[in-house]
Amino acid sequence: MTRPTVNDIAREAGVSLATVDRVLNDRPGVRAKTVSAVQEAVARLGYVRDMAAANLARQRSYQMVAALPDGDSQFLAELEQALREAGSGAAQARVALQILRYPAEDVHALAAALAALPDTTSGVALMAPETPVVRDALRSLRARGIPVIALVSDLPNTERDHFIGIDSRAAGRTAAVLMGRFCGGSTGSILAIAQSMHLRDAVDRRRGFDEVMLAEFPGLTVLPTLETHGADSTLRAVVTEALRHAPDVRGIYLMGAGHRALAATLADLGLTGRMVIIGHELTPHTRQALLSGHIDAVITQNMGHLARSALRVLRARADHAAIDAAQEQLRIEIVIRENLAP
Amino acid sequence: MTRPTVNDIAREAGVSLATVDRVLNDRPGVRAKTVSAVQEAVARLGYVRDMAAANLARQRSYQMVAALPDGDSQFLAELEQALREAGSGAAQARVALQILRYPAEDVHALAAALAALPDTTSGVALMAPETPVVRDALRSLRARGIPVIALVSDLPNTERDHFIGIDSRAAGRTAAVLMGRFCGGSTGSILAIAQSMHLRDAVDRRRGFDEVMLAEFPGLTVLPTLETHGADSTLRAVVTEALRHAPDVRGIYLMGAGHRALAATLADLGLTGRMVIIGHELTPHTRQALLSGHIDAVITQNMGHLARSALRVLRARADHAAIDAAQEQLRIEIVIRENLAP
DNA sequence: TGCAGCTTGAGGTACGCACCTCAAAAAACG
DNA sequence: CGTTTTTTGAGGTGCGTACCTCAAGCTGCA
Repeated sequence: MTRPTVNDIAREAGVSLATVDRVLNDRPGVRAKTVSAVQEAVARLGYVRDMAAANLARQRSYQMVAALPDGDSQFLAELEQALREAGSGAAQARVALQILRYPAEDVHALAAALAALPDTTSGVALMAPETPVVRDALRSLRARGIPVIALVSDLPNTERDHFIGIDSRAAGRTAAVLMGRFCGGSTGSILAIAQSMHLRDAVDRRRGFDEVMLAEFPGLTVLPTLETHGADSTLRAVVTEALRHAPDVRGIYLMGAGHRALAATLADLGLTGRMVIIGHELTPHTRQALLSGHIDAVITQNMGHLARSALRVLRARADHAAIDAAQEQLRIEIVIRENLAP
Repeated sequence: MTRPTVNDIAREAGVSLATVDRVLNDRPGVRAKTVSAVQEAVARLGYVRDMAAANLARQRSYQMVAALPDGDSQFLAELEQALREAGSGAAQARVALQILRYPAEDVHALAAALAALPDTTSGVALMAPETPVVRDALRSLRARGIPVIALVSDLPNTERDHFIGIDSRAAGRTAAVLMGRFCGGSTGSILAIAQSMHLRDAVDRRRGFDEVMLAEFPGLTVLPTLETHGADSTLRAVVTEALRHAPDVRGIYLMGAGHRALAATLADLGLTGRMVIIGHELTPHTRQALLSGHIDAVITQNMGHLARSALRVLRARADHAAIDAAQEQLRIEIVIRENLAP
């Protein structure tokens, strides 16, 4: 009835508690035959280690690290905040999360910081661009036995243990469907704006967006991506310029930050409310824009889920435990004013 | 550096370990002055009880119960499945979840089952209609010190400790916005179909739907709700009849089950793909319908989150611990083909 | 046969906490 | 003041596991 304990295993296998312990914890000095006897007893009784008690005894604490690029984007601020909360929430589970911000453009600084992590680190969650330097840093981390998961933006499969985030291409496709349908069958062109097309995410989003627009909404033409490089003034300039050349713009797909600048620019041009606007990532700005009607929809991922999922996966990795893939699957969320959480 | 333990509290407060224990566990025989001395020490050191160790010592196990109406709807099957998985996932945290199915129409049977629960039950999650019998049963449960949370469909505030589910009215509003925008500014009428308008959820959804349709899409008229009572044949009959009388139907809002029957009916009438269809609850049927293009969007809540949230909240109630409201807030999810999880 | 080396058992300590008992100290009371 | 009552301390045991030591048993090999 009650859960079997190590003592039950010992009795069932006809060995001593010490031997069971040696087997369960991969300690040497046990004959292969005895090992399998114990393992059979474990299987027979359906024993599962009581992690709470084990961690208590082990005096183990998980030293997790999350590394994010620096920068004052609201998205990163939200992510950091979510990680921080997940970290303090998990404190009772003996996990301590340290958040590391590295200079956004300086992957060498990131690599150095990762190399400086103590061997006692039990896991690293990383949001970083996909460069050779980063790849090497990850490989070296993993060689040291430290699991690494990619956050938000995926890294090459072989270099990380897990990816936590949404499929950017599917997110782009989702944005396209909403854009197409919200435009209601009319013809015209669509403006796509990104911070930079050097980031993998932006490229994937754009790719997904184009796929669907081409296939399902042939009446709408997506113009070449405008890059803002994170500067509001640049956004204003390129949008103004683009709208001058293409007066038939029916919608704007804003793939990165800049919603306030965009709203201001459209207001100045007297175009507020005249086109469908779809953005990414729910932040205070986009939330406000949804409420005020400046944006029609936002495609996002839940930062809280992402952060908690990251910690869970890292813990599971550290414990060599299984991961519930379904639970860790992040959804591509569609947010409009009506389903905005209060 | 490390977390303070009860011993640290004892030293800090200048009392013995036994006294700290008495205070922490609300045991009698401690002077008010001493109690506050201990509490101050707790606050000063930022002590938080190690729940894992506490439960280990207490030999505590949580006996949770989830009661759902009987019936073969996919939604209920998914919910039960999700609860079952959440339960086995939480088994390592010493919670055992028993799932109780009661005859859908028989609230007396439900009341009897609830009354028969042992006093050792640590919490009940309940999906039930809002009737006096249910209300009394809940009141009596809570009088016995057993926390009760409402699942999916809320119960009157005073009778339950918590509600886990989405705001049905907001869900209806969300459906309306999608319906209106997907119809693309055209005029006509909208069919609304429910299993029964006796369920609180359906009424709320309809209310939210109407609010938005009236205010934002005056060109679209929502016809009176058709009730199917869960029978495919009824659905077919009422839909066929309704479409005969109203040839200008532009969209269908299916608030409950019946997607297969609806698809078949429309196919027979040669209307497949001719109108916007919006449904509720992601199930194998609606998922299939999204993939095949028979439905345009589904408004849903994540069963996995719901189930896990229910267990978390029940546990927190049992432990008299705080609840992270933000984490337990279920989202109204919008699902279209493009953001359907694989 | 004897000895080294491997394997196993027995038992202890610790983790942080709950819960129990008994005696001693302190406070309240008449 | 003595007596009763309340409050407190000291200490123990156990939860399920990890990890350590030491001695005893077993194995194979020269």
